[in-house]
Amino acid sequence: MSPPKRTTIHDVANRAGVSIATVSRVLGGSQKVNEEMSRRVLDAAAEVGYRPNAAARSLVSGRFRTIGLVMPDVGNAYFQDILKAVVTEAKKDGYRVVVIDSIGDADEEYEACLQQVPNVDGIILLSPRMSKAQLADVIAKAGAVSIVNRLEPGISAPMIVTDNAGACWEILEHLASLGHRRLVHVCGPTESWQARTRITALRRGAQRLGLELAVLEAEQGVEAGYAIADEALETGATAVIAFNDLHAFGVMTRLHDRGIRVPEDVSVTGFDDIELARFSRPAITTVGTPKLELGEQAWIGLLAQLRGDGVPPSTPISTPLTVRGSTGPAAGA
Amino acid sequence: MSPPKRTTIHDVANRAGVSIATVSRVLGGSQKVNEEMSRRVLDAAAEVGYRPNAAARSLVSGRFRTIGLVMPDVGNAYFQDILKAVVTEAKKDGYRVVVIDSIGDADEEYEACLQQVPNVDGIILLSPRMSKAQLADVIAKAGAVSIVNRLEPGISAPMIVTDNAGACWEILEHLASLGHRRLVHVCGPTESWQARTRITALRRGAQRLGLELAVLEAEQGVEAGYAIADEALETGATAVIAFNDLHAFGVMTRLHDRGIRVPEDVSVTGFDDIELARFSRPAITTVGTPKLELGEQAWIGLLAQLRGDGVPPSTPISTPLTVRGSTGPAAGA
DNA sequence: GTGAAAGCGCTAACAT
DNA sequence: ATGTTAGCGCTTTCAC
Repeated sequence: MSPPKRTTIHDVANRAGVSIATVSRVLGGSQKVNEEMSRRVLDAAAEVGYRPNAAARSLVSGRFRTIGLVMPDVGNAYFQDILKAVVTEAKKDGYRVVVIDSIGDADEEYEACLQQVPNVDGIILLSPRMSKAQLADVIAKAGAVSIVNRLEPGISAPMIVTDNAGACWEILEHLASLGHRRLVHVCGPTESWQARTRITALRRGAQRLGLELAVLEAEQGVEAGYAIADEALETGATAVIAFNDLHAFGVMTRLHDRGIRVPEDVSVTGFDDIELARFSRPAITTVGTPKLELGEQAWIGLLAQLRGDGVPPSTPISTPLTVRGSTGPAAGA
Repeated sequence: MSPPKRTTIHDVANRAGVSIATVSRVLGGSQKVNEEMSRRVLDAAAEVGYRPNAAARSLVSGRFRTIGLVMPDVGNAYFQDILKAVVTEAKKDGYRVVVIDSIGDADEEYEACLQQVPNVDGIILLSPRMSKAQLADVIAKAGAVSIVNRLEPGISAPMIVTDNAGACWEILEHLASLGHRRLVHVCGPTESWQARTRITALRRGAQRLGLELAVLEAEQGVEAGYAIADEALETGATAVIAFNDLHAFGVMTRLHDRGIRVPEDVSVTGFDDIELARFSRPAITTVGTPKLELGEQAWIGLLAQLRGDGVPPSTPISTPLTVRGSTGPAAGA
């Protein structure tokens, strides 16, 4: 019932007939150790099933072999692929990942970072919503920070983002070429930098192409897309630019229920290129936001700092547009 | 560039003009402390932005305020909701969650547990695939363990499962009542207890109801469902019982592409009742596997052990069948 | 009620 | 190349 007592470095040392320093050296690989001593230690460690106490190790070394991954919503499918990538990459380099859910609140996010900072080697922030000042503070206090989905001038950290401007432009061009003149954008949460960036990019692009663009804000998920579809249609748009594929799918389902055909009557586009986009019918025209790559880059940027190599530069990840069945010529064009 | 030095309990003690013991007592709330001293300490801590060093705390207390969550695939949507629930609940009680991906490998899973055990207060295992002996070993060595999606007699840990037998029976009865006599089950990975349990339950139930049942194994995800649909049809079945909604959706998409109508020609059922099930067209008849509840129960079971209250009993979580448009009368019935 | 001091398990000087 | 030892920051006896 009581927590079983741990086997310590002393147990190993006793069994192997050496000092604890030698054990530490063998296990840590820090210095040269006699071949046969090394073997004795390794054997002894295996025999007693020794596992190092991370707390003790951290206390003396100041390193934790642990990083924090902070995100607005652990339940959001978008972040899951990034989480997967980060966990996988971190593991390769011997790091654990602590998951922190900021429930989309800027202050909570900031506070969580402050709390974690003294107890992790580094922090990866996914779509952070805290203020720039808070961001700067966290970076100042943390050993290493990587940021995903936010570009903030004057901040010294790797900022891994997709090429939102390029993606938006491609979508607009595609729709314009199909004869669409009136568009509506179902945007994401405006607390997020990414949502705001896309709105701006779409507005600019639409203006340049001489297109009308309405913007509607929706909650997250398929249901939100379903719920806002009617309102989107009322704008008179012939094409809906959804914030992500889940939104797009929800919109399409609503259109289906109303007997409105996609793409004959209305075209729909998404973002992210999730599996669902390929297997929905019609399949969804969408622009990929390579999430595994976002996670990998975030880890690479963090690891560089952990190794003392400074903050590596990062370039926007390109976002390929994949045209599928959900977009077609504008009705009456 | 170098990691900023931490403020320690000494800094707070100095500033407040008290001993470190008093600071510890105030912050830990362990003993009675003079009202005004307490205030001085709290103020001082706030002023210097003091954050306790978790490693030091753990080293002396033997407690980590951290738990490990081990799962076969961090990228699998099914586990995400459980993860969310666990993170949320754990946070309420002041615990961090370390995410470990066992990449579906039993030995890797076991090894990861052994490694984490000395460095966390408890472990939650999602759909563990390790042997019963390994499971018992982990439980013996860990302070606290909760298991989700596996029932293993003679194991002393909360085992949180859904009522697979009941769920399977409900599906079979539903299909039988619609006149289906030949069924096919697209099962999940047979390394998983849940997949094996459902196969057994479906076989038993089919026999009892006098139904034919073929079983096909598929990979995970929508694409796998899409890929196996043709083979499923070749069995001559009029209804497909998919392992989960993603499979079901993939199957339905393939049927759509072949011009086979659901449910007029073939019925399809899923498991999990994810959002997609409601918004797919036709919507998917499925049985809910309340994932948030699984996560919550796992946490409750773990917390009880962390508090020294022993291993609480757990009862299977019931799984409501929701009939939607993807099932209908058997063709020619 | 408060302070002094021991020591958690380990790494990294420092000796030898 | 190996052993001895001083702490890392904190909690918790133990004195007062």
